[in-house]
This record gives sequence, structure tokens and C-alpha cells, in this order.
Amino acid sequence: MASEEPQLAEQDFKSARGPKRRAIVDAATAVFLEHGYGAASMDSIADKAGVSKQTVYSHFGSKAALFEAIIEDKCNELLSGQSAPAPSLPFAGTLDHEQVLKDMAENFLATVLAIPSVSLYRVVVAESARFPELAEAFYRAGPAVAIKNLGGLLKEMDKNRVLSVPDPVSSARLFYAMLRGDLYLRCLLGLASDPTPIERTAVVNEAVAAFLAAHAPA
Amino acid sequence: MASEEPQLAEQDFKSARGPKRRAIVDAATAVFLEHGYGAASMDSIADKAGVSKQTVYSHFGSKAALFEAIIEDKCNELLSGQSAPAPSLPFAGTLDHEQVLKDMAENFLATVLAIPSVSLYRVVVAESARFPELAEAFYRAGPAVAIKNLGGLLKEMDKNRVLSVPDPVSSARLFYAMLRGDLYLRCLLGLASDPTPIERTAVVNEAVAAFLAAHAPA
DNA sequence: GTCTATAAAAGGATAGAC
DNA sequence: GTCTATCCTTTTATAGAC
Repeated sequence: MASEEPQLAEQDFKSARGPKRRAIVDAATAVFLEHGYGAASMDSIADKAGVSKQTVYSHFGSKAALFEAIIEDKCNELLSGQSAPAPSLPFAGTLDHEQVLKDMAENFLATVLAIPSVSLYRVVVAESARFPELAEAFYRAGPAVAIKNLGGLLKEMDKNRVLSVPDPVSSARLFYAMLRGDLYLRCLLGLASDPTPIERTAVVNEAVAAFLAAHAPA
Repeated sequence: MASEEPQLAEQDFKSARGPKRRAIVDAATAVFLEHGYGAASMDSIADKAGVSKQTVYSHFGSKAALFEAIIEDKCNELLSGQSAPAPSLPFAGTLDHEQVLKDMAENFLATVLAIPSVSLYRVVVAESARFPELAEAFYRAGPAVAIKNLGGLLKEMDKNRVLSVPDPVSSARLFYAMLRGDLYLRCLLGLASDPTPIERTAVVNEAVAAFLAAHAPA
């Protein structure tokens, strides 16, 4: 049944069936990320998209359905930067492992400290009780992938004896925890906003230094 | 002006002016922490408190004012466990510094992973744009105090040469960042709930071990 | 102070024309 | 598919009696 309507590719989710859909998606994304689920109204989304409210309901059946579609899509988009399986593993031992970790840390922090990621995190955490599937989708698209990739890299470094990493997955978790430090917390609370590259680098250097000291080869 | 009405002590905030006020505070706390600001209705708070809605408005003028009073109070209450200035500093050098750090870490994790703290954090982060004063009050009552206290302790340990801590405040931030790891994230997302002491201890041991390795005396 | 109504407004969702 | 107009529930806030 319904075999004539195949699953939409990621690009089609936004643009398929006319340009109005794209306008709705863009508007809903902006409104939900800025105001959260409760404070976002279907009226404001329709206004911002330049369409009538009924058109919004024609494309997405309800506010909850629209929210789920937008947020799940945004999880995959924003966190896809962490999906790269890291530098090709066979070369991990020959590269400067400190620089590899610093690059990964920089990339991670630049992503998660950016305003869209902070907004997405706020919304997902706030609505995790009402939309548990979104919380799970967020975790799977972001932290889970990042941990898995870094874990693989650390395992390789352990084999090459440049680091001592008896439990690569735990160490990967610890590494990202170190990066999600005080600066991240202050961004989430709105006390700091859009940190400069200098601030990010300071966090990266401190975390990598501590991580290397804790995993020095025997 | 108004000098005849002194500032209320913390206890009086809840119980002064009749027991109904206390019932309202308790009900509002429960409802706001469970549902967040937007999804909480004044009707549900009045119902849960067993009073009429008008009584709620008589004590607190508006929903926003009630929210601010409740959340700020809860920040001070929940995070006061971190306010103890740590074991008396003169003895810091003579105690087992590893055990001191483990105890602090245990105490910290037991506090922040508990359901009320997780709920409070969710609400404050979610509403940080609408109530920036609450975000600041949260940071000052919790993370700022904890960092300051641990920083003082680390400074003492550095002087006593049991650890090498050139920048005590940065190291304190790093220590707490390590503790707010994957388990904490999963609790915020509702993917894990009320972790067991065993799970907490595993995080504590890993974080303290890494921290000690990174700050081994020269 | 406290309660029972009652505004007054906002917001989610639908009907029906084109 | 899209729009205008409307329904109806929820919700903040207030009026007025006791």
C-alpha cells in the first residue's frame, strides 16, 4: 500500500510540492528555534512564511507534527558535521595525534557553540518529556555518532601506542564532556553568546592537554 | 518608604501570611518544574494547591512573577549543597586529596542528577531568553559557587604540592565539566533517569583519575 | 483573604469558496 | 493547493460577593 509514494529524500522534505512548503519549513524552523514549542504560534509561522494558516495545516497536519518534522530535520542537518568518520584511521598513527584531537575539538566546539545548535539543544531538552522521540533522535544524530567516531580513532591510537586508551568509548565520552565546559553552559544560559575563536581555542587547548596527560602511553 | 515591611527571610517567603501561600508555592513549584513555563496553567496550579485562582493572583500578581519567585527560590535551595566552602582548607594538605575530590564529585553528581535539579535546569535553560535574570541567578547560585569553592581548594593543594594546579579556577571548571558528562546529558534528554549510585561512582572515578593524571605534581 | 463567576484575548484547528 | 473567515477550547486576568 502507498508504494507509489516513495520515502522523500532529505532535499525533497523541504522543497517538494511547491515552494510554499519550503517557506513554511524555513519559517517554522526560525520560530520554533527562537521561541520554543509552547511560545510558537501557528499564526506567527504562517505570517512569517507569507502563507495562510490553512496552508500550513495542509502540508503538516498539526503543530506537533510540524514541530517533529522540523526538529528532527534540524538534528540531522546541524549535527552532520560530526558524522565524518574522522581522518582515515590507517593514518591516525602517522599524524600528529595532538593536532588531530585539537582539530576534532575545534570542529566540535564551533558546531555546538553556534547559535542554531544552542537553540536546538534548548528546545530538545525543554521538550524531551513531551517529545521523547526527538530527544532520542538528537542523541543518536549527535553525541552517539561523535562518541562512536572518536572512540574508533582512540582505539587506533592505542594500538599505535601513541596513547594509552584502555576504554576508547569511555574516553571519548570524557573528551567531549571536557569540551562541553563552562563556556558551553554559559552559552546555553544566554550568559555568553557566539564565543570568539580565541575563547574556543582556549577551551580546546586546556581539554586536549588534560586528555593527553590522562592518556599518556606507559 | 515601606520600611515597616522588612525583607522576608527565606523561610518566610513560603510560609508567611497564611498556610495557603505555602500550598501555592508547593503546587507552583511542582507544576512549573514538571511542565515548564508555557505548558503550566494558573488553573492547574490553583487546583493542585486547593485554592481558587484569584487567591493565587492575590499573593503573586502574575504568572511571570510567580514563576520568577518559585524558580529563583528553587535555585537557591537545590544548589545550596554546593555552597559549603569545602573541607576546611588548612587541612586540605593533610587529607587524602584523592578522597576529597571524590567526595566533592559524589556530592555534586548526586545533587545535579537528581530529578528536581534536572527539571530545574531544563526550565531555566528553556526560558533563559524570556527570563534572563533567572539564568543569571541559576549560574550564580550553582556553578559560580561550586567553581569558586573548588578553586580555593585546588589552590591550597597546589601550595601543599600534592597537585600541580597553575590555574585553579580553570581547573575547577574542567573538573565539573568532566562530571557533567554523557550520563548527565542523557538525564537531561530523558534517556536516563535517576542513575544509581553505581553509575554515579563510575563517572566520579573516571573523572577524578583523569583529573589527577592531568595535575600530577612535577 | 478567599471564593464564584466572568471578562477578554490568544491560539489550535476546520469549513467552504476559488 | 491556497485563501478568507470562523469555530471553539484554553488561559490569563479581573469583578464583585462574603
